[in-house]
Amino acid sequence: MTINNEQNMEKTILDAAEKLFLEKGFAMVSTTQIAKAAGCNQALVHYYFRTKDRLFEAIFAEKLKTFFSVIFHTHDESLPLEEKLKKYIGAHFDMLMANPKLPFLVINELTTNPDRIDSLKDMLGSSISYVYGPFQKELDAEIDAGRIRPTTVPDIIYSMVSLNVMAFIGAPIMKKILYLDNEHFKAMLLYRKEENIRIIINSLKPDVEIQPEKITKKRK
Amino acid sequence: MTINNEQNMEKTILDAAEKLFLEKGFAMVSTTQIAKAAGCNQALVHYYFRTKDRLFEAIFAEKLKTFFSVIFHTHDESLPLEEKLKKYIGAHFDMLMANPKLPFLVINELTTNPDRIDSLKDMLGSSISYVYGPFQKELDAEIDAGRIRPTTVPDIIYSMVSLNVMAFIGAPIMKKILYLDNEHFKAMLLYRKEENIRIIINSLKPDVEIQPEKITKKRK
DNA sequence: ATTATCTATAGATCTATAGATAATGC
DNA sequence: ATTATCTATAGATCTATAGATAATGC
Repeated sequence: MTINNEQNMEKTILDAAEKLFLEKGFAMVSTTQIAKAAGCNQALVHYYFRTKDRLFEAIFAEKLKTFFSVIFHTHDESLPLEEKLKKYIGAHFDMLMANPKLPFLVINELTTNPDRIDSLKDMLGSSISYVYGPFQKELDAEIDAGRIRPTTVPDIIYSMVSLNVMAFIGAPIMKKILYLDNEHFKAMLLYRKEENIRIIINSLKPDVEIQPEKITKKRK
Repeated sequence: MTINNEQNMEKTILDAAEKLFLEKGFAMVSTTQIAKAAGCNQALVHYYFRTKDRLFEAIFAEKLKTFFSVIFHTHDESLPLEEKLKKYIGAHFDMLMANPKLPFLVINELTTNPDRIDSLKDMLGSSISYVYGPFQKELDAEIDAGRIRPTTVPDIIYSMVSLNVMAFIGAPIMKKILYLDNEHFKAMLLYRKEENIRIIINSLKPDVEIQPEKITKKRK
């Protein structure tokens, strides 16, 4: 009778909901559709999760956790800066490859329902400063030595997230415009990963044109 | 009797719908809400636009047109490459500043309804090659002269769109996490604009470390 | 006469809950 | 007895349309 042997219905519903929410966003999915995808009736969805909103929150929180945990797991290396950056950016990209629809969901929900940002903030809160401090110090040392141009951790995160996330957000557009099948798309992703790493590392090089005297405060 | 003097109801509805769609996306807005925002009854929305979908399409197409026209208007300069890039990237950023919610709408709709990509493709089709060819030639010349590393127009567009768009997509998150009021957020945007230009220009510099013999095919 | 606007409503959802029945754990 | 699952339905939307009335252009 059970469609998924060896898996209880609660989990089946959760998985079905996750898939649908990731594809279409909160508003475009009904509990009826979720039930159908899970192979049960619609009332059961509410039996386990009470409301559609709670069901969504359960998935969203869990997804965000995977999202960030990857970044922190990669931490704490004694590699030289350039290698460290390669590793971070690559790990971030790999995580997105494993969850290609996550960026869309996050953007969609945090934009239409900014209150959810609070729970995200709580989740980050402590753990972020754990990485931030040491890494900024390392950057500062490199800056003082004149090996990279002045920059900050948030600046680098911004570049990393922008360049990496766009590969997945823009996927439907790129596929259609460039006529990529899944094979070619995947090849493009691998190219993108290396390219993004390179762009960020290159962008940190000191401005060579005016090289000598003043390194700091070139332009306000 | 009319709420907006000097403006007909059709336009009022269009404006109200635009505002709401930009804020919440297609699925989260009802024609009832649009009517209310426009100050008329719900039937009138359908009188002018027949279906909610057509209303949306009208707005979406028009928005996309502004979006792309800016890029093409900036074209056809005889500036040196670096100045040209500054101008393009800056113009793209400025356009986003004037339409800060557009990226969200575009991403949202093209992801949940990939069929709309076709109309986008038609719109671009001819005009894109008009810019592409000459610009790639210019890049190739610089590459051959060893002044920039090998790259392509799509690569640069990718960087530009990623870095610029993220400032607006990520706005709600950055505002909340960094506790920015509108004043500080705007300051951050201006910083971002310059920073994005700089990142892209810097990222084009030839790889200096291994400088001499082989320029091409450093890493596969 | 034609066009713009309104009221009213059909028909299709959709969420959430109540209450019945089947399955499971002692 | 408790927990999981089902059927049925209330109540709230929401889109789209029909048909009435008001405004406008000759």
